[in-house]
Amino acid sequence: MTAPDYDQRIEHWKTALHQNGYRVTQPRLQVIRILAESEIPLTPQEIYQLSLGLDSPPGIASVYRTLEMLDDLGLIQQIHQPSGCHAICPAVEGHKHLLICTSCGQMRVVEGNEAVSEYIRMIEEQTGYQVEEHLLQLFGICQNCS
Amino acid sequence: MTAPDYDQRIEHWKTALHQNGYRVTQPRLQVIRILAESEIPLTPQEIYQLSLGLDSPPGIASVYRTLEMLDDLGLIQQIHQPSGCHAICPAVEGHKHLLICTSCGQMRVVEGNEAVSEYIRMIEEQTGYQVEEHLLQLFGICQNCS
DNA sequence: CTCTTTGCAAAAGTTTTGCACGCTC
DNA sequence: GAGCGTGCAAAACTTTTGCAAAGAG
Repeated sequence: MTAPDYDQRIEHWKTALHQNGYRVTQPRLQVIRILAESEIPLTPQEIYQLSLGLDSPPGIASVYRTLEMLDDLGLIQQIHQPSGCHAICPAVEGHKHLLICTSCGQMRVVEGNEAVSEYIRMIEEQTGYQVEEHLLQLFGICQNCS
Repeated sequence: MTAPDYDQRIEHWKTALHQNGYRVTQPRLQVIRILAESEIPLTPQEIYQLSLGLDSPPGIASVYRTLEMLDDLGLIQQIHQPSGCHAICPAVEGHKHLLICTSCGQMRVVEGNEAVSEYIRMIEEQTGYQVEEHLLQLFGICQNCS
């Protein structure tokens, strides 16, 4: 992802805030920038630590409050690793999945495919469950780390 | 899952403890029983709360220590829900996935299939990542709740 | 100028740790 | 009987909340 992409995402998020009646404030922008530009998922504490390098960093409470707001707006999602979770990254839209390097943490978004959807439909039929959401994350070693 | 299945699982876990040099103690057994017999994923705190109904319940520290041990032995796994996670349930073996009802919490284990494996191999080729683990969990409404 | 949002500090909640005692093997 | 495992209580962390003051629209 290149710099213009980050900027575009940040603009998108600012628009979403406006449209939902939220004010665009300095602390919110700081959290948004950190999240939008990170190549790896971050925990709330990590976001706070990173913000400490900025001029007049947000308080930890504002970090949590901003994350809650972004979550309500569906702009972020939580990453769940087999060991340890609650890291956060920008939401992926549509049928896509996250691929995360267990060595360097770098994430990559990959396309879902019809085979996975087909599988889910089969499970629905077999079990009588009405599947409304699925969580598929892949963990491995990226080319740089192997 | 029927009662004999629970018992079998408990025996299996006790054997695993023995074989790995861990002692089979009352507090450990209490945690193991609660976990093995639960139909829904539980958090450490929920396990502790449930144990309070027993005679001489374990301390909260023993609950955490037991969970850590079971995790090291690969006998449990964590459930990651889109909102809220770190609930715990017995580990599923092989290529299987969890299907969790978002209304009542009941879990069900479903077989993975070749289409999913195929998909993962395709992603490996496309990205150069070496995928070592994948997390696929399905969320929906079970027949009872719909 | 209004009313949302902030920082601070306190509170609530969760998880980890040290240590003397107890229980498993 | 040896030494692992326990409960307890304190400590370390993380997250949430109340409130007066600051700042966005």
